[in-house]
Order: sequence, then C-alpha cells, then structure tokens
Amino acid sequence: MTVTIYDVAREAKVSMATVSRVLNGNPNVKPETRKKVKEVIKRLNYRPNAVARGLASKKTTTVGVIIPDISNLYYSSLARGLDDIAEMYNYQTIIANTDNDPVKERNSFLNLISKQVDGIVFLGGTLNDETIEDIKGSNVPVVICGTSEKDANLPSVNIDYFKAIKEISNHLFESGAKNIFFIKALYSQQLERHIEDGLKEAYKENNLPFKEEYIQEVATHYQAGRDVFDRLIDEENIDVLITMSDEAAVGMLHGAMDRGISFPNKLQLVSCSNTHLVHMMRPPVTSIAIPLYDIGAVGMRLLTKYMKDEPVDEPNVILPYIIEYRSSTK
Amino acid sequence: MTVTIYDVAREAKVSMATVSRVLNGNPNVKPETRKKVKEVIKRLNYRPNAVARGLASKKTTTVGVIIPDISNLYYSSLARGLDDIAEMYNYQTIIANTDNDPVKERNSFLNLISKQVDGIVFLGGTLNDETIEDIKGSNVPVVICGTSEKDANLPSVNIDYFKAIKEISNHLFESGAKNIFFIKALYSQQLERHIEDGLKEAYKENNLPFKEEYIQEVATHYQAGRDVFDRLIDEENIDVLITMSDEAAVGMLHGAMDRGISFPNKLQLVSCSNTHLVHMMRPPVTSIAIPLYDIGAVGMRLLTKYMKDEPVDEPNVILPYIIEYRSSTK
DNA sequence: TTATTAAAAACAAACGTTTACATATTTATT
DNA sequence: AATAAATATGTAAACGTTTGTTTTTAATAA
Repeated sequence: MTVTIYDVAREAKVSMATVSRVLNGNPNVKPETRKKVKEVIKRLNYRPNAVARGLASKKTTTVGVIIPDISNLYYSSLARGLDDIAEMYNYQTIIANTDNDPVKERNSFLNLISKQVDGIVFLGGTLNDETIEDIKGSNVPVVICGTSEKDANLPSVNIDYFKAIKEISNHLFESGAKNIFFIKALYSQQLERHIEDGLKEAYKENNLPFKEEYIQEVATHYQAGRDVFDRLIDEENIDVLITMSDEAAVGMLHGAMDRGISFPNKLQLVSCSNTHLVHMMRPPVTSIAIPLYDIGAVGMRLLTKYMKDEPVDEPNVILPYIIEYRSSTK
Repeated sequence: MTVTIYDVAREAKVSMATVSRVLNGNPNVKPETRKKVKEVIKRLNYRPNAVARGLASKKTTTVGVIIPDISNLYYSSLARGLDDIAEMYNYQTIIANTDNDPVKERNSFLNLISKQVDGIVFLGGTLNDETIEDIKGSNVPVVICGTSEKDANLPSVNIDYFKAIKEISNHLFESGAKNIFFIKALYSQQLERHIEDGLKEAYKENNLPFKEEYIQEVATHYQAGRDVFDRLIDEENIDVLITMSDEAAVGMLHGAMDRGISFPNKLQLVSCSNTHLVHMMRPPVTSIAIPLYDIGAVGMRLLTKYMKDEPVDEPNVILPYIIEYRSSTK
C-alpha cells in the first residue's frame, strides 16, 4: 500500500539507516550510494511519513499559532508574516482561534503541546497566570507578538506603544486639544494598558487633568464604532478619539459625519492598528504605522532560533514605528 | 521526564492497553478501573502524545487548509468558518498560504500529505491538472470551497456565481445599463470564469453585443482599484463596474469620486466578495452577500463526513446567496 | 457444582522513522 | 605491507501509542 523506508532500502539494496541518512542529508554516504537511493526514492514516489519522523526524532517541524481571530485583519496580517518565515524555515503552522477566551486559549495551548509542536506563538490574547504556568511547565519555546507580557518574562516582539501614544498625544495637546479619549476595542489587555499609560503620561506632562471617562470601550467592529456617539454625545467636549481598531475607526468616521461633525476641526481621529483599512478611509486617518507583517516575521524568526538552540541576544524585540499624520488630525 | 502511558499503567496497576481504552472511551473497562486510571492520569498530569497516537492509529485529527492568502479578508472569513467547525469536531488546522502559485500549492499539498493529515480543504487556488492528479493519487479526502472545480469531480461548497451575476446583470440592463464591465481581481480562475459566463449570458439574453473589453483585470488591492480608471478612461462609456474584490471596490469608489464621477448616476458599482468591507463603503455598494463563513463551515462539516466515513448525499453543495441592492446602483 | 458465555484485562506486535553503536570498507601513514 | 584513521554501512533499539489476539475473571445457565 503505502511505500515506506523499508521498500526503498530493499530496492536500493542498502539498509534503512542509509536511506534515512540520504533523506536527512547526512554527509556520511558515498555519493554513488546517495545517487542510487535517490533514484529509487523517485521511482517509488516515496515520501517520508512526518508523523513517524516526529515520533522518532522528537521534532515535528510544526509550530502552533494561538490567535484571537484570524478573520480580523490585524491578526491575519501578523499571521501572514509568521507563516511566510515559518515556510522559509520549513515549518508548518497550526492555527487556533480563541476569541480572547482564556479557556479556549489554554485548551489550544494544551492541544498544541499534545501535538508536540516545536514552538508556539501567541498573537495578542489574554495570557492569564494559569496559561503562563502551563507555558513555563512545558519546555516548548514560546514567543509573544503584539502583547508585551513583561512580567511573564517571555520572548516577545512589539513596538513601543507607550511611547507612540505619548508622542501622538503630545502633538495633539500642542495643537490645542484638551480632551483626548481612548476607545479600547477588546484587543490585548496588556497592549491596551500600555496605550492607556502612554495617554495618562501625556496628560501629566501637559499638566492637564486625566479623567476616567477618557477611557471607553467598544467592540472591534464597524457598527460598534458608529454607536460610540450614542454614548459619548452626552459627555463633555471631545477633541480627539484614539482607537485601537481600524474597523471601529471607520465606523466612528461615518458616525461622526452623519451627525455633521467634521474632521479635523470639530473632532480629530487617530487609529492604532495598521491594517489595509487605513489606506481606505475618507478622510485619511492619522495612525501609528505598526509593522504588522514584520512583527509576525520577526517573531517567527525569533522562535526558530529557540527551536534550533541558536543564541538569542535580545529576547524582547522592539520594532520601530512611524506616526503617519493625515487629515483626520490638525 | 515526560510522563507516558507506561507510567500511568504502572501507577494504576493495570496494563497500558487498559489505560489506552480509558483514554479512548472504550466501553470494555470496569467503571471502578476507569475511575482509578482517570485519577492517576490527573495526578500525573498525563497528556497523550498525539504524534505517537497518529502513528499507531493512522489518524492525526489534523486537517490541512490550502489558501491563497490568509491576510485577505475574503479567505480569512472562509478560514474562520472552517476552523470553528474543525474545532467542534476536535480537529486542528494547518494553514498554508500559496499566493495562487501552483508550485507552492502543490508543495503545500505534498507537505500536508507527508504530515498525514486526515483531510484537506482548498480555498480558491488554481488547482492545475498536476495537483488534481496528486489528489486523486492520495486517498485523502479533499473538499474545495469557493472554487467549483466540476471537471475534477471533487466535493465542493459554493454559491451559484453564474446565476448571481446573471441576475444582477439583468437587473442592471433592465434599468438602462448598456456597458457592464467585469473587473477580475486574480481570485480563483474557475470562480471568475463562472462570473464571466454569467455576464456573457446576460448580454445574450438582453440582445446586447458582448465585447472582450468588458473583462478587465486588476490586482486585489485598493490602489489597483483606484488605478483602474487610468486604463478605462479611454474606453467607451462605462455604465457599470462589477468587481470581485471588495478592497479594489473601495479603490474604484474613491478613484471615481476623485474624478468627479458620481454614483449611481454616472457610474454604478457592484462588488462580489462579501467581506466586512461592504458595510464600510460610502456610498453603500450593491453586492452579492456570499455566506463566506458558512461556506467554510459547511465545507469543513462535509470533510468531517468523509474523514469519518459517514454517508454523503450531495458532494457538491450550493449555498443560497442574497443580492443586496444599495445606492451604488440605480 | 460445573460448564458455558460474556466481560475485563493483559500481552505483544505493529505503526515508520531516527540514531547510538557496531561492523565493514576505504584511505592515509609509516 | 601492515597498521591506524577515517569513512561508509548495517543492526537493532528506541519513540509512545493503538489494536488484534489471548488469557483471566466474572456472570449466567444447566
């Protein structure tokens, strides 16, 4: 039925060990023998069984990716970066969606461990203590992208959200803004906390009072962005909305315009994820150009180093960002 | 080091076979014994090695997903549907991006076969003869979503694109349109051919001449949509643009508006994929509401039937669609 | 009781590789 | 030419499960 390494060995009149060596590029094979074995492999259309390989070698060349939602552009952009580098290093990726549910997150992790993945990448997520305990307990390398989990002391790739938001906020304060709101969108808690902290810091540096109302929360989707005005219309003057989700940002744009609020004079808008959407908004929206694809790519590269026991000089990588000022702000 | 089924057997004073039976819910175990084994499993924090399992049972509870680009909303929406149902049936999904490159597509397929996946889903893609040969040669169940590949005689899930486009086109012709263009966007060739055929059929039914120029091609992204006017501006009058890519549709919208072309009086626009983007366009765009998530979900359900050798009454599923007429058309 | 059958558990052989270790062959050294 | 060293190949034991077959134990019938 299925052709195995035995069949190849028999046909090539060598031992299975020699076939295995040819397969794995072991140099201790006479070129002549190598050639003969390769011919038989081709003739029989033999393909090694990766599962058997995995059992014998304890390496599966598979990595797990734990992700809140693959149909969210933010995460799928990260995932694409991951996957491209994984492919480059001959790894395949198993993807598990969690919807930010800690229970699903933990189950996915344990599932991946069962499957003996060589490494795991977390994209965002909640990463509670229990999961972190599991991570430490297993000895599978883990890299976190897009959520800095400094306390957990795990390798990670990020931009400096704190600094980015502080920079943007300072710019906005300087041009006369007084009330800057941050609209959370249920992305990674860690990440959004950094944004909050950056905003608070900016308030402090500008000697302006920070109020709790400045932090609001919406879902990640368009309609949630539109609806934000139903809630905020009662609040004091709003000069700027900063939001995490591009999709919600489009909603805010439309919601405001439908109410006759014009950008950037009556209201300013800043978006913090950097999906394709930012290029499609009218008016163009000021945003932090996070290198999503690169974060994924660098994260996977970092993981390959751990998986291959290569030395790592900096486990917590901070990639540069650019703030792109567009006409949604003054 | 790692705790195995042997350790559990020893601690529980039974044979490994019994532990295995408990693990797999085999009824031939005395309740008392079952309880004892389960306790030891819990106490030792034992987790079965899925790789060893896969080798012994020849089932990996893993399915492969071959996809052009996970960072494209169209495909990631399909993928999410797939993944949710896969999870429901306790399968994990390995995702491989191909960028519609037939070579990558074939390599991914062979890789997945090596990994002994229990089934494979193709989302879009090119699926050339060589790959189809490989599929037939392996005896792994394959389901195709979003590309009807009727000639290949493979199970599939789709909507009736031909009918949908004919319906839309007839509607547009009836309200006075003469020149309807279809802008391909490098999605699945099969799928776009059905759209072309539907359009041609509508031209025929309305006794209007079909010209080759009515079919154009752009990339799938925003800028490509904007740029389409650089090319088409020279052409004869255009009444309607139908495009496959929502992202390109946004580009067309903006490109037209920048040229002072207004919707729907001077130009009408129809988009055929049904990503989140359709809800974010201004003006709202007429489109075919393809149930992307459901196509993925139904596709995975279909695949589970094949993987579990359950009877399948209809291997080629056609799901219903709705045409949502919005203000980008008359 | 004893014989017969059914249920529960154990035994041992797969599954298809990798990889120490042992052995055979070739090449280099004196 | 003999020996040592290096290279090439073979042998067999893992890897951690599942599963068909056999044995033991328990339940039922005569």
